[in-house]
Amino acid sequence: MKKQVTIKDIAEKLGFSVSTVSRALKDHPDISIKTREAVKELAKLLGYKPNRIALNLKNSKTYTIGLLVPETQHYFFSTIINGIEEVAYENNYNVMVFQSNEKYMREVLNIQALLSNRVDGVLVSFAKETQDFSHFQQIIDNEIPLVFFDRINKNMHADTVSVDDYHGAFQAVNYLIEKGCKRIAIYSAPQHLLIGQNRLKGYKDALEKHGIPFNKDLVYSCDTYQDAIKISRSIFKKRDFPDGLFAVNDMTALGAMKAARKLGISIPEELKIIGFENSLSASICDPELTTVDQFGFEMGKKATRLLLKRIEQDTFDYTPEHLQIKTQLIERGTC
Amino acid sequence: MKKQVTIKDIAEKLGFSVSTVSRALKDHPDISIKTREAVKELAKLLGYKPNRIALNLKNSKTYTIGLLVPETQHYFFSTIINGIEEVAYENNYNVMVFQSNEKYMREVLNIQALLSNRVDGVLVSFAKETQDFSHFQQIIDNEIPLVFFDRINKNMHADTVSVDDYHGAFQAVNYLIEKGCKRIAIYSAPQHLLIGQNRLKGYKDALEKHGIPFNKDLVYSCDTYQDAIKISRSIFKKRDFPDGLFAVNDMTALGAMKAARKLGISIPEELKIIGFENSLSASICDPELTTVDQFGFEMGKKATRLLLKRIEQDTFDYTPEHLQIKTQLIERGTC
DNA sequence: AAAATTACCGCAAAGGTTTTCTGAACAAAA
DNA sequence: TTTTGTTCAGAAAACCTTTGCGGTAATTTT
Repeated sequence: MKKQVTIKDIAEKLGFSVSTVSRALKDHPDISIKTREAVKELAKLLGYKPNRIALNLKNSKTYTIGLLVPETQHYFFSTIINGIEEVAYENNYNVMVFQSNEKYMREVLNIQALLSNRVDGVLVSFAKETQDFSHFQQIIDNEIPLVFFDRINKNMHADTVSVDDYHGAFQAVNYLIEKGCKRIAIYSAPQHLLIGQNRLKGYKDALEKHGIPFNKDLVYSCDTYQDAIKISRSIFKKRDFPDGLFAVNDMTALGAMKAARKLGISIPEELKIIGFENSLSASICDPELTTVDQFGFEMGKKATRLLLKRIEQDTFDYTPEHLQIKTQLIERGTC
Repeated sequence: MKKQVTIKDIAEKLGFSVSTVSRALKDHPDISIKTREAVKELAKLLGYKPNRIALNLKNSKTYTIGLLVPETQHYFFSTIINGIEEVAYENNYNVMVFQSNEKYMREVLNIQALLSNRVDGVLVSFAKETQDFSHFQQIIDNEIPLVFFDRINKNMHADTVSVDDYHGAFQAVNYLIEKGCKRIAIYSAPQHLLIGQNRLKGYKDALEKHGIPFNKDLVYSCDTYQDAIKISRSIFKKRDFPDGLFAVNDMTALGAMKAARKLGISIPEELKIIGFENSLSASICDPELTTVDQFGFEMGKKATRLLLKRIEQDTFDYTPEHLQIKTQLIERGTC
C-alpha cells in the first residue's frame, strides 16, 4: 500500500543516476569508493530493499516453486511439505501452495494459476480423480521443470519420486505371514493409481512366495478412515474373518482396529494388522500400530532437490529420473 | 526456461501494435470485432497467458498472501492452512508458506523474504521462542496488512484471530469438576504466550467457582507429547496423583494417557483427562479423548477473510479487530 | 464540397532493476 | 601541444503490460 523506497529515490536524493546507484550497491569497480559508501549509507537509512518483482520480470525468474497437493491437512502430505519447505528455504526459494481437494477441475485451475505466476518449477501430487494429464503437459510445454511425488505418472517428461510401494507391500505381507497369518486381507487404493497397482502386486508376490493362493475376495477397495470402519465391520462380522490385514495407509488400519475392538476381536491375537505410513496416530493408539514408514520428510526433500537441480541446469533436454524411497517396517504391537 | 508467449509475439505475428492486442484481449470497444477475434484466436492457439509478474510490477499488487507458521506438520496448523487456502482460492489469491520451526531467527529471515516478495498481506502465528516483535513491526511500517492467528499479539497495529482460550479452559475444567474430580492438574503452555496465561486463568476461575483452592503444585509446564510422557510418568507414580488432568493440547493429553496405561491407571475411572484441539488422533485412540474443539479450519478462514478485507480497503488507518473463535466441548471416553 | 463525427489503431510512458555502451573529465606520457 | 590511458558516471534498452492521448482514415452531417 505504501510506496516502497526504490533505487530511484536514492538516486534523486544523492544527485546520481539510477545506474550509478545500482552499481554502487553491488560493489561494481566502476564506482568510486566515496560514492559507493554514500549510496549504501542512504540505502540503509531509508530501509531500501530491492524490488523482487522488478527482478523477477527482468530475469524472468521468480525463485518460487509451485506445490500442488490433494490436501495439506493429510499428515503424510504435511510431512512432505515440511521437507519441501526445508530444502526450499536452504536454497532461497519460496513455496507457493495449492490444494486440489482431490478434485480434477480444481487441479486444472490451480495449474493455470501456477503458470501465470511464472513459478520456476512445479511439484505435484495429483488428485485421485485425475485421469487426464494434459494440464500437466502445459507445464512441460512451457519448459517448466516438473516433479511428481507420491502419486506419480512416469509417462511424461517429468521426474518422479515415490515410495517403493511394491517392496513396502511385500515386506508387510511377508511379515504378516511370518507371524502366522494364513488369510490376509488387503485394503487397497484405486487401481488406476500406481500406488494401488504396485501394492497389490507386492501383496500377491508375498503370498506366492509362501505358497498361499491369491483370493480376490480378500481384496477390498478402501482408502479412508470412514470407509475402513464401515467395511471392516461387515468383514469382521463373518465367521471366517481374516487373520491378517494389510492396509493401504495408517488411517484405514486404525479404522479397522476401531471396528475390531467394537466387535471384541483381540489384536494381535485373533487379528494382526499392519498399516502404511507411520503417522503420528500410529504410535499413539493402543496397541501401537505396526506399520511401514514412508519417510515423507525425506520424500519432500528429495523431490525438491531434484526440482532445483532441473531448474538450475541450463537445458530442458534431460531424461527424467525416477527415484524411489525405501520403506522401513516398524514393528509395534498389532502383529 | 523457454520464453513464454507475450502480447508482443501476438502483435508481431498479426502486424498490430501491442496496445491493440492488449485491448483486444480485454474487449475494449475501440477495437473492431474482426481484430478482436483474430487476436483472441491466435492468443488461444499460442497458449498466451498474461504475465502476472509484469502486472505485479505495474500495479504493485501481487495477489499473494504470505503465511508464516511454526510447523506445517502440526495437525492444528495444517487444518488452519486448509482454511486459508480455501478462502484465498475463492478470492483468486495465492498463498506463500514459510515455517519458522519455532525458531526466532528463522522467523526474522522469513519475514525479510516475505517483504522482498512484496506480498499483499501477511498471516502469522509466531514461534514459541519469539519475544521481540520488531520484525513484525517492519511489515506494519511498510503498511502491509498483518493478521495474527492462534499465537497473537494485541499490542501492534494488527488484527488477531484466536481461540477463546479462557472460555475453553473454563469449560473443560468445569466439566472435569462436574464429573467428580477434586484434584485437577494442568499441563500448561509457556506463560509468556497469551495462550498459556488465558488457559491458566480459565482453569483457576473454574476451580474457584466450585470452591476448590488453587494449588500451584498441580501446574506443570508441558506442551509436547514427549514431555507429557515423561512428566506424567513421574506424577502418576506418586501415591496421591491427580484424579483429573486438563492438557494444553491433544498431544500432551495423549502422552498422559499412554503413561497412565503403562502404569495400570484406568481411564476414566481413576483418572479423567481432557485435551484441547480435537485432533485426528483424539478420536482414534482408546478410549477416545474428550477434548475441546478449536475449529482450526474456521480460524484459517476467518483470519484470511479479515486479511483480504484489509488488503482491499483503501486505507491503512484502521483500528484492529480481535476475533475469537468459540470452542466446543467434545464429550468422549476419557471423562 | 467542406466540416464534423466516428471508428480504429498506434505511440509513449510507467513500474524497478540491471547492464551494455557511450562519454566526459582529467592525468600522464610522448 | 597532442596523444593515450584511466576513472567515473549517465543514457538507454530490456523484461511485459496497461492506458491516456493523439492521429488517421472513413463516414456522416451540414
